[in-house]
Amino acid sequence: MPELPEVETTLRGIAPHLSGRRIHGLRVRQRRLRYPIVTGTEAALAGQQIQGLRRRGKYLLLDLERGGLLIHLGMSGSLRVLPEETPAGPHDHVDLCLEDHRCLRLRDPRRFGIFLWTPDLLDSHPLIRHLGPEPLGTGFNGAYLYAASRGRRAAVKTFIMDAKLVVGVGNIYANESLFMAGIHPSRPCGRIGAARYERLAEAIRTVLNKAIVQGGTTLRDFIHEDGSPGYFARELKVYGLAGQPCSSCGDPVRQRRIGQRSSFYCPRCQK
DNA sequence: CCGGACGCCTGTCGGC
DNA sequence: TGCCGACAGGCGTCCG
Repeated sequence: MPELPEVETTLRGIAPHLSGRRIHGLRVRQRRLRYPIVTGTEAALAGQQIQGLRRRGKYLLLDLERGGLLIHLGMSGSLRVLPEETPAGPHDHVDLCLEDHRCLRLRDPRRFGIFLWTPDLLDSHPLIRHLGPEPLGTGFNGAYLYAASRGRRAAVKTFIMDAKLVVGVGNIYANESLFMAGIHPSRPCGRIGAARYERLAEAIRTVLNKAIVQGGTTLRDFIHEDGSPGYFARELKVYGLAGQPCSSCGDPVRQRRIGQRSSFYCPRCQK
């Protein structure tokens, strides 16, 4: 999916079009997403003003007058801002229509995404409450990773992809961060020292920030609110590059499965 | 508590 | 050419 940089890019793209605007209505073409869009969501949203937009991990949060809207892009979701009469494609499941005759349109072929209104505070929602710290915020550093990993045996790649530990790091950026830090993805997380965790925390921040600057990574489905792609795919060092020479040493990049996810690494540069 | 496997969906690609 | 399995950016849930 959309990992943190793609969600952040989406937030920056849509926020100017939505912030302070009033919701005119909701058009739902497909209710069956990760969680069904319950009947009554339309009525709950109609007429509400969007007070502000935020990102928490890979979730987009729209604060409303009553409660809030929680949006997740799953594996294949994207959001566009369009004139509301723009014909919808086969996977355009939801339009959040505004009073200016434009709409926020959710496209999500695989339907792992979430579009959920809650009358309560967004931060206390069960999907949000237990999330770990933001990797680009305070409270995330090498000492935190080191302390949290003591006594655990999971592969470090699985470890940093756990949203209860730190949010926003998905499969692409986990692979890229571990390459930048020179750490083998299958190394048990509890057997990595404090100094290497400092390198890893720094690598995660650097990779995510660079990806945001490039507007995220477009592999297949992800596009910006205006339909344009992100360009970080050009800067990937290992993800999707099995058999290609490592940009650092020239040895072929290797691919294997770790925790049911494809993993890419250089066996010579990552120990 | 932890770690691993599974399922939710559709589209695409490689092999036979 | 067609079919079939594997795989794809996530993550909640279940089980041992």
